[in-house]
Amino acid sequence: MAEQRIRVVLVDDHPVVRAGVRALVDAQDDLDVVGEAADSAQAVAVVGETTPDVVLMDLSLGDGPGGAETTRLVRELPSPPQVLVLTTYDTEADVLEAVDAGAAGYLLKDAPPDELFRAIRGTARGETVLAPSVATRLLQRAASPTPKVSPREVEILRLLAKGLGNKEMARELLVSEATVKSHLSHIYTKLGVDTRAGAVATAIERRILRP
Amino acid sequence: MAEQRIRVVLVDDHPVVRAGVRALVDAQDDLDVVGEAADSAQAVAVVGETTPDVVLMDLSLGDGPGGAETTRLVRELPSPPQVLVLTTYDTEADVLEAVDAGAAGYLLKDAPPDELFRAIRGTARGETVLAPSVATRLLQRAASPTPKVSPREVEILRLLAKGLGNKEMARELLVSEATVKSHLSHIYTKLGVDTRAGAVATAIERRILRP
DNA sequence: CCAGGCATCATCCGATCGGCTATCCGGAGT
DNA sequence: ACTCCGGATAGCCGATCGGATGATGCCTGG
Repeated sequence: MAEQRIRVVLVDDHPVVRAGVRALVDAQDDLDVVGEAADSAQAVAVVGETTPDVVLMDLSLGDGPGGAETTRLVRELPSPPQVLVLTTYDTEADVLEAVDAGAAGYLLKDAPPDELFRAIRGTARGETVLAPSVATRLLQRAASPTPKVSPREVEILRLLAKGLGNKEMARELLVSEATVKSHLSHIYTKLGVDTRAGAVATAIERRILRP
Repeated sequence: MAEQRIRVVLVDDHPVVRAGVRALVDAQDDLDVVGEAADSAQAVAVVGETTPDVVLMDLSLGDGPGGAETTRLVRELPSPPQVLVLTTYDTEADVLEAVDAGAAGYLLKDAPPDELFRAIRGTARGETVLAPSVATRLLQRAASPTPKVSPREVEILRLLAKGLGNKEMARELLVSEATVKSHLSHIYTKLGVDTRAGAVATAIERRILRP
């Protein structure tokens, strides 16, 4: 049958991973790897030239714009491809950011090849494909919405990570110590922790703070 | 020429990565992938059967024993292979642990294929091969008086990041609270901080802890 | 053989933290 | 108009932390 082959572009900064996905995907009759990119700029260029059906997108692209931002960029091109995120992590922030950026699917790199193929085909058909672990996580979050941390609270977290005490933060932010304590309490509640150390760790994990 | 081909076994829990490395390595005249393993047990079995020259070892193998422990195991086999660690991270603790376990080299997965091939050949010849970034990091540590954090102290840091109190850590680690405090004091000194929050932030920044 | 790092434990004490309860103000949304 | 929320402030109190000091046993490397 003269079915149209599904045209795929790979975006990943790891040559090894690109080679792996290419080897696996190209071995499928109905799938074609028509381009590769190692960073955001290359990705936009290659997608623009090849107008693929599906882009396999890694989220961590080394320096420069990450996979989420790149997803946004390629989705803004004329006749945009579906984007299937294929990455190592399933940090909630990552997933949400990617989906928000217009990703149609989210797979983890430890997925068996079969699952990858099915995901590509599904994504090409416009379906939304989520890895089981990711789906589970998302449902959890949907049930209990992640409270957003206010700008002021982020300030506090920054100083917290520098190891400042309440008194010092108060001086730094030109407010009273009571205010700092108040903010901290709110932070604890929002992040689901009850110590400064836990808050810092969670904030970094949630990408509220940059390591 | 009838040079002996270098026989390679891959150990990685990601099918995609195995496929990638296999595709790249098998395309080289002098390199042969003679086996793959997805976890520690498989690795030991496959290495025992195939007696390869070089094992490419991922450090994170999902559940069960990690790459470092697995390295130790395969190095204890009769006529042990050289082990070349090929992983995503370059946490100092990981590097040291792997080297201590008998690894002959340490490469990052974002290395270009050429570098990978050179590393495999070098390792097979018994050379020690370190990725530039890893080598740099090691030298930095060697030059600057970065006190190394002991394994036990890393344990403490891990629990610290989870927001545990001294009492809870003590219970968790089956030691007295006094011991925990002692470790903490040492950690503070080594990391140049004086609070738990600062310790966590610095530990993550220094890649002693993974976010 | 001995220094030195690691891991363990103990006490003391002042400083700090975290929870609780309340109040006040101003802007955004209903 | 009224409510909700972020931000700021206050006081109280018990629990915890961090620093200082000192000691023991083990192992490793010079």
